[in-house]
Amino acid sequence: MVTLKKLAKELNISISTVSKALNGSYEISESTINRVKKLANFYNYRPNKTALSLKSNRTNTIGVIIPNILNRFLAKVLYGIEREANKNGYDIITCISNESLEKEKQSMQLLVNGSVDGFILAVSEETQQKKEYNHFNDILNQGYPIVMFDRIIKDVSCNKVTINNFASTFDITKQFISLKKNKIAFISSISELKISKLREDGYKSAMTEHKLNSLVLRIKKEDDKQAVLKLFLKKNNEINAIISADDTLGTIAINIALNLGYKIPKDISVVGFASESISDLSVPKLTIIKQHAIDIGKNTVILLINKLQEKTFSKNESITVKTSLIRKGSF
Amino acid sequence: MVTLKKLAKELNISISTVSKALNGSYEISESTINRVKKLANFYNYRPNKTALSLKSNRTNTIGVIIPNILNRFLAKVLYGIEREANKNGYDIITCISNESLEKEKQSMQLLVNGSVDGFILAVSEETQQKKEYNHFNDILNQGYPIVMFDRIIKDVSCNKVTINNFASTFDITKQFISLKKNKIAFISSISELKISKLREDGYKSAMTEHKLNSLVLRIKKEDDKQAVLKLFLKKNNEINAIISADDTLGTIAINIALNLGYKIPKDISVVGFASESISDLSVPKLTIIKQHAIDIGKNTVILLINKLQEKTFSKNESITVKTSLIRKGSF
DNA sequence: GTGAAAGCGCTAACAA
DNA sequence: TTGTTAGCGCTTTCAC
Repeated sequence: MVTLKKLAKELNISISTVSKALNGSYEISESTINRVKKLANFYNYRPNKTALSLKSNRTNTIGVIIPNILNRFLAKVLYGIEREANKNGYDIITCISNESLEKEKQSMQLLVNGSVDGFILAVSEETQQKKEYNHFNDILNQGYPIVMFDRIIKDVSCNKVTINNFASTFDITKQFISLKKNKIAFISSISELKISKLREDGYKSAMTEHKLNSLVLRIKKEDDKQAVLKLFLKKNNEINAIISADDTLGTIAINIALNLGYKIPKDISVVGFASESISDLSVPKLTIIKQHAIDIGKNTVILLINKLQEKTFSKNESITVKTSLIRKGSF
Repeated sequence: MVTLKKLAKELNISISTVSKALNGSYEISESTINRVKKLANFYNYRPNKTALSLKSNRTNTIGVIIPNILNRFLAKVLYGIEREANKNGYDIITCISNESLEKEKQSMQLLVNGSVDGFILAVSEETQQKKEYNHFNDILNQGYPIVMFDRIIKDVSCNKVTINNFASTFDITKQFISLKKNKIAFISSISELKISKLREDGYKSAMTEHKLNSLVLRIKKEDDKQAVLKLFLKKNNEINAIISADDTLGTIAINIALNLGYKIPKDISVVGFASESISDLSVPKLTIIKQHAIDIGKNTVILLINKLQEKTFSKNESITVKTSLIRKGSF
């Protein structure tokens, strides 16, 4: 590794002169600057990040804790985070909590040693269930800012980025109803998550408002989604619309319904919170409630960097990124 | 942030004594060790990572370059990498090249400044196409080890982890043939990648060996996969087996075939290189060629850490992680 | 216009 | 058993 020391020695000048020259200081003569820059270029000199961090007490690195990287939405948010972070000169250290409270805690603790300047995270399922939030507050108290997205915790006071969970299902439900699609089912395989509850509430609210009965199917992780769904559709053969809270059940619902002889979307309309790439996997394609994952990621980074650059910590912001209905073929 | 200095001051002893005490040095008396550890514990002291790195010239951080985080296989490998890295006390800095040579180069250059100890990566599509490998060799020459996985480059001399691309399609093709499924099509939407070529070659080899004609469909990124596939199946209505080189086309093929009135797997058998979670999305479920992504990730980390811990750089290893056929419903 | 020196937080050789 | 000092690579103040 090429260091200032080496350059200084080779040029027979002092380290501080080299440093200043490379930073284009007005103190240094043009000719020296040129000589130094030329040699630095020749050796492909890069200032050592570690030394810079130690000196400046800033790492330009963001810790990102993702519960599950196989979830397309979360993966896409991560992509948005990475892109925006890089654009602003930040690296990201990624940890995958695998929906475990313990791993989430541990990952954060390990990074609170000068590895990162702050955190962006979606809380794990277990954390939400056990309602254990001390580690977040601890870390906030140590002066590390946190931005939560998607799966946020109301009681933790930090910046947050979410989607309009309630409103999006409320709206789509009303839309179905106005089209005389009255027998609407809400299905979810992520019902342990608050976001699923919010989506369910939006749906139920609209149903209640129209004096319609709600029909909710919550599938457990260990269950065979296809089998459960098949039984459900057979038993409730009056259903003419389905809203899926997660990114796979919509597609599965289409395929099971087709298998049972229904026409999609004529007999049953289906919409789901899913990515465009998932919507390709059925015939007809799944109409999706798009969550603008990349935007969400981008916003988390903007909020975090703002916070990092403030002298005095301002009050926390919450951003809501609105979903969009993208019509494909299933509605 | 609590530092040794602060602890030392509070205890009225020297910084080095504190340091030694915390590291349990035999030089320090039991009582001092206890006093120090107690206070450190009280303040939740953590040695500053940056300072350690500067001192030791090791970051305990791995740079990971992933071409596309939305690809489930790659995402799963990343998960495997993260888990194994953490197990060994390493962090990972993740960069997403987005299949771009420029981004790949840039990401690596930015980390070659003492940010990481080495790299794990799958090369981007553009890099493979343009055959520009200088940045890899540059970085290797600077003393940073690299482990490539999945999309490797033969001409770059570093550790590598791949699957048995050729053999896996060769085998499955022969299996089809032995079951009198002779009209086999090979379909791919990733044909710009070498791995797709290898899979295609395995298939073709088996076909040729049995004096059968190959039937290959390469779908471009910009094409509508469903439309192209539909046309293809209509035109080649003798097909009774399909091998998909990527993780979505298998599922789409099942659904298009069903839509055209075929029975799966009776009329047409389908297998694809895909994840278990994708196989759930069709009825019947997709029989997959499983790539053991997590194992692959794990192996890349093991190779890298071994290399990092060697004094003298040994010769490079190549690990092949064999695929498995996981029977679901489509074959 | 250039250089010496201190210091970021830590470890370790050496001194006491 | 404890402390002093140097040094990792860098920036920056202050002196020359």
